[in-house]
Amino acid sequence: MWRVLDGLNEPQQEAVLYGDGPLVVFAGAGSGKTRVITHRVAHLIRERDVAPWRILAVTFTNKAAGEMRERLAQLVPGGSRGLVVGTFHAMCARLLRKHSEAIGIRRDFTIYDDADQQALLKRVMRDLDVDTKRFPPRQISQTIQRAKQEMQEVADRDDLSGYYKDVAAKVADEYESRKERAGAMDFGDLIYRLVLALEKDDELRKEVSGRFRHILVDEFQDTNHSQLRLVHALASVHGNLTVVGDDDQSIYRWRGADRRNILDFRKSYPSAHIVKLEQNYRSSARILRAAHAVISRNTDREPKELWTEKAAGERIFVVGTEDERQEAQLVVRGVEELRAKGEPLDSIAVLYRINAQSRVIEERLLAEDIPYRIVGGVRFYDRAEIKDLLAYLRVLMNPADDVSLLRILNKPTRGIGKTTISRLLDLAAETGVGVWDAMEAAHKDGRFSKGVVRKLDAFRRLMEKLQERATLPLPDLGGLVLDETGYLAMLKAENTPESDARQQNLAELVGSMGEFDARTENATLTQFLEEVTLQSAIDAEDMEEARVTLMTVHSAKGLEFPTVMVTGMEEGMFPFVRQGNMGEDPEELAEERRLAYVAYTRAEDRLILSYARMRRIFNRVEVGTPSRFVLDLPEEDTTWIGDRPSRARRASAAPAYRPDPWDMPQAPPKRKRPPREVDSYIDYSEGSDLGIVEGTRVWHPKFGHGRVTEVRHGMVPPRVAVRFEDGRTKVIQSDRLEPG
DNA sequence: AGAACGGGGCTTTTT
DNA sequence: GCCCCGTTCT
Repeated sequence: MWRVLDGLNEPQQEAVLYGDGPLVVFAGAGSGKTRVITHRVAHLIRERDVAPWRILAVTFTNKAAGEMRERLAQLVPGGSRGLVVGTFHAMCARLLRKHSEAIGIRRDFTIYDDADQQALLKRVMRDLDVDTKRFPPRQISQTIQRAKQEMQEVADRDDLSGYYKDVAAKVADEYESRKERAGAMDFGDLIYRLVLALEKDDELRKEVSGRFRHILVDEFQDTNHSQLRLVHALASVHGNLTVVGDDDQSIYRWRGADRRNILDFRKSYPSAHIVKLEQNYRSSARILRAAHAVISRNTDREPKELWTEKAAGERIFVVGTEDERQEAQLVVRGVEELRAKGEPLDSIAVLYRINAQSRVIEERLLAEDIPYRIVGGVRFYDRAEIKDLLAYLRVLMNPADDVSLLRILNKPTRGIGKTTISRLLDLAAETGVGVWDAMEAAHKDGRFSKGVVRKLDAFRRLMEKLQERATLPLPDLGGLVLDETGYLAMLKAENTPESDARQQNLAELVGSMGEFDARTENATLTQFLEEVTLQSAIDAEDMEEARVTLMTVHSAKGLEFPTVMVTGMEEGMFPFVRQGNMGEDPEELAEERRLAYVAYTRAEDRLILSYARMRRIFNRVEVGTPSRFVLDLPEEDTTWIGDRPSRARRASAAPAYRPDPWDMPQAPPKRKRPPREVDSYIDYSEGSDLGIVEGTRVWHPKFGHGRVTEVRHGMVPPRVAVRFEDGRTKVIQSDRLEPG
């Protein structure tokens, strides 16, 4: 038999060999999903004579796209040239530019990232006199993005209350027209606008869809509605659509991902063939049993169960600790023990639910001098100096880009201060032009003094001068901008360790411009800016030293480690319950469960779970009971270290410890609450009751008097719903309340 | 123009 | 605890 099928199990072969038409592959964790996709592509090219450029493979991240390209290069040496592998966003940007004329947009549009979008939105809201306290820009921004994801107008959303909707729709309209005028697209637009165009224009759809003969989409459970519609449109001519994913690993509902897209694939394509990959090549049998024990308690999932030929392996450890510091200590001790046994540090991952948990662990690792790396955190392209240089370049390419222009107008300072900028914005708003044009119009406007006009002119001349050189090789242009604008001089003058680091970062960016120039034929500034905006982090990982990896469970998706430690396994932490939330939304809980499933299935040989009885987080103390995701584990596969809840308690999953909310130190008048002596108010005895029931009259320092309408014991301190005298009902942690 | 202060908020994160 | 934002102070 031929190499493409070597080492593939039966369902994998089935997925690779399946002929034309729609195909959905449910690929459980560690079941060889990427192998199937790459081998299928290789099969199409080598056995079925499909031209590489007629195949489109879509992923979510650049990293995934890169890996796929790499593995294909091995499978089809030299033969995959022309194959289109890319993220949804990169692919859409390319198509929008290519068909800009037919779609009616400018070809060299700027792409606004979330920060740019937010900046523009805030300005719009200020101009429209919208109170940003009542309508947080973050929320409005989410509303706008969500609408695009659902292929709707904000005004047509029926999940928004009337008044909020009116305001949001008004803001959205103005935001859209300003963005248009600035010649920019936000992330949501890239997909939304292309789908609109493809659905409206039959000609265009046929052309674009006809170009590809086969479409493969990875991580299909993470697609949102607009992406689904895009895929429909792209496959409309031929229907050769392969989607691969795992509904159990869908953990991005909060950003629009819809599991129904994969679960209901057959509703769109009734003839779709289904393949399930259930053999796992990653984890020990015990780990798989643990993962199954957690995920199988979710309803509404595609039935499947991972199995393995591997041995049972080590038991799963569950470690109970006093607090987060002790937890960190035990994590580090575990790392040291494993290291002493000869296990390399890069085989160990420490996972947590939220980033805020990392600090304590880091401190401990630092203290013990154990090398570690943190995945996530500040991204290279999010650094201020990087964004500044990119903003200069964007303005050179597109002076109408107000967001970028305002960013750099007075950086380094050139005497164009707050007053001048706000006058410019006024003038721009009055005359309906962008800031660049307003700078010109300032000549004939009484509000601008001679001196100010001169400064504005100097800036415009500077930019125009640079524009003339915009065809220089990219790295030369980058260096020129840094010199001519005085940006580099500003950093040099600062002469601090931070400014040195910034210069280094800029040098790195200029270096990457050179690298881009070298590997791209006819590299243009537009192309470079697009790549950079659609890319999250620089992948230059220094691998010279083995390190422990720290990251959130979300970041760990797709990765695997011999040893995985998951920290913070407490009710309220994992499953996480937001402040002001009762924590009982079944959809949210189901997603937390999937997240736990993702966490557990990262482990190959060893899974260690830890929880803390109390945890200081967000500067408050939470008292935790072991997470339901720990209590769900099969007894014969787990070893409890330290506190182990009784069988009865585990069965009921009731909170083990309850504080008495009334028995806490009174805040002295006029001063903030003193740091609490936690031990003094927590009642560890099991039977202690809450003393707070439905109907209890309570008092809250901010909201005043009210009456308890609901108590939720799932977590400690319990969440309590209170109806206050002004008629508002709020969900509050009971330890924030006093009797009254 | 830039530091210094105070308030409020706070999951997860890609593109 | 920490970060972001806006405002005020110097």
